[in-house]
Amino acid sequence: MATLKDVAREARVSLSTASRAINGSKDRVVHPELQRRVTEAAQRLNYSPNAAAQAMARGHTTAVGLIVHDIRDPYFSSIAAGVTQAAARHRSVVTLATTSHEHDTEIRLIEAMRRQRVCALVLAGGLNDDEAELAELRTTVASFKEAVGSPVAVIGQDLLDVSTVVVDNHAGARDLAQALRGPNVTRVAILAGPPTLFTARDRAEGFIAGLDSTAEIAAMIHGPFDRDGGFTAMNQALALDPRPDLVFAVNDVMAVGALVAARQAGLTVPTDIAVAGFDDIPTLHDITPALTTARLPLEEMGEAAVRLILADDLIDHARVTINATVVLRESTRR
Amino acid sequence: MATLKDVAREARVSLSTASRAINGSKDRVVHPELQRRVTEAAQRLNYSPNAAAQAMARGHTTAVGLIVHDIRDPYFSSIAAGVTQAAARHRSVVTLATTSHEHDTEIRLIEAMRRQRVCALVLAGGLNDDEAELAELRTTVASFKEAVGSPVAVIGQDLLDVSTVVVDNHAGARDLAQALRGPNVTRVAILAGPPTLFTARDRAEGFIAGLDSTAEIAAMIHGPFDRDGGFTAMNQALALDPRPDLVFAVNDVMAVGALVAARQAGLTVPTDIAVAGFDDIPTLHDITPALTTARLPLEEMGEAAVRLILADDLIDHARVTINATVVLRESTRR
DNA sequence: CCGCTTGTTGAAAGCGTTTTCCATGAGAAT
DNA sequence: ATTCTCATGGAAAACGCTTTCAACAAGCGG
Repeated sequence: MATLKDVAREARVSLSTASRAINGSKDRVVHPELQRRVTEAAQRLNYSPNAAAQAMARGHTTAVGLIVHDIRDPYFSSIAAGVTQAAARHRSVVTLATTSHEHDTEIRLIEAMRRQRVCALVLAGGLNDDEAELAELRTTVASFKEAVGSPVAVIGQDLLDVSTVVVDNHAGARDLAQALRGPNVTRVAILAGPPTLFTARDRAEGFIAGLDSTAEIAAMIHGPFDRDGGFTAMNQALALDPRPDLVFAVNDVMAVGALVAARQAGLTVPTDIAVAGFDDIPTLHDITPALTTARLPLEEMGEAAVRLILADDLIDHARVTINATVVLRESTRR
Repeated sequence: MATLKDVAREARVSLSTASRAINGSKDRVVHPELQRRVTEAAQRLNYSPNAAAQAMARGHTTAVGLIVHDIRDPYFSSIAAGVTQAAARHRSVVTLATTSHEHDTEIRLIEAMRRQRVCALVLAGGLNDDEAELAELRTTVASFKEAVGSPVAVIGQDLLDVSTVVVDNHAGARDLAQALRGPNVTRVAILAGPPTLFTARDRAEGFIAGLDSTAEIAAMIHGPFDRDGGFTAMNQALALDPRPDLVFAVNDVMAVGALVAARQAGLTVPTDIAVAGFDDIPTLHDITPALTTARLPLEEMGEAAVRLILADDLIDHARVTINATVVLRESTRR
């Protein structure tokens, strides 16, 4: 493996000149002739700079860390796409880690990102309303920021004294509910996801806030935030008597589970019961009936997070608010 | 940011002892008392080792590189999940990059991974049957292997003189076709994806090989490998006269596009026309009608790739073959 | 023709680790 | 008591780069 020293020797210049020639140091010009000699030598030796060594010398890396719960989840993979794209534009590389929804793992991963001295860190998993968890997250993140000196961004709730892509789940769900108001929505069930997950809770509460005051909340059913969680919760909702006429699942994959449960119960959506979700996951667009939902610009959110922490004029605790837009489709059509 | 030197000073031991105490160097024991002093000092100073410095000193990093075409694609995100999990077990971190399906970008990314001196590299994108592209990929990969000395694994075709998770697309598609044989399949159209993509081609050819010899191949329609590609191609297939009675899309997302096209044409699947896909993407399980497909253990494939290149007894050009299993569902039921 | 500025190069000092190699002290063997 | 091991600690040399700083040549006005 050729080193810069080899290149310098081959080009018959000093190490310093070689370094300057290779990555065009600012406020310093190298003579075109030497420039050429170095470039050619590098080519000849198939030289490639050692990022670790550069990181050492420069005192900072070029890797941005990204922590998600589960990269298979289309919600997270879309965000990851936005993050990688934005990072690529900054000629940075992204280091990905997945928590599997475990708080302890998340803490461990932040530590790992700290070892890596990532130049920026994006926390994309939603926060839990658990004082102990939040406190631990706060100290870990603070310790990261203080020690590494790199900016951190979270996507979701503004609870952590770091830059935040604030997702206005409440308003999105409220708008969705308002758009659904009508004579056909009198009894609604909410498939509310994990009780402590802010994202889930904000959506559930927002939806309730947007409902007509005459509408009755038949049930708030908690459960896992995934497809099977939606399926199970829906079965409980369907057991209610009288049956709800509208079901709001706090995310699209749960809504899909709900759709399946309804179908298996012999019910037709939306005729017998209406279903709405949240997120507008592209992969789920072709589900039948098409899901009414609140669209979140997932990729943009990833890009926004990177913009917040790789900006030239870095702000300590910057915020960007992301709004969801209501998308009415078949699953709630009467 | 506390360095090891600070820890050593705080613990009143030498740098060497501190280093040995922190990461328990082999064939060397440090006195329990000093051990304790160092650990406590590290704790007190909130010390975290600098991965870049360790990489320098040790001569190798702990990051495995992963290159995919598009992380939003559930195919790739599942593989990524497998890779991150397996890497985590090896206490390695993964560096993710996306090509956006562009060959030049892929080359650039491999170079980037080389700069990073990743300790292993996984190429998850499928290969193209393009001599120039393949040649460039070969030299870039060879140059990577030679210069960095890290193993490389590709997931897909065994064409690159590196360890390979060989996906037996041909056999999978053939089995699928065989399972579908019957009086109802007389004219089949194949939504064949990009003409040069090996993965797509192998699946198309395998499917043809598995068909009854009396069945007629009405058309091989090429196009993009995604949902819209499937949609467009399906519209062409439906314009055929007489109309095919079975359509095979070379992957599930294309098959979903095809389903939608059929529905929009007023046709019922599978009554009017049967549709089959490939991959068995979990997120698409609840599409109606449920897709007949060939299941690929995507996550396992990612894990297998990592196992191949992070194994203790590294083999130069190891191979693991992954077989698809036929899953018959509603979309081809008569 | 001298001293200055300007433009460019090279020597060397880090950056934070690991690891080799030497030194030292304590028992064990003689 | 003397020599040998053995166990363990520390000094110092890498690792591959960037960057500061000094040096030097050339061009300039005086």
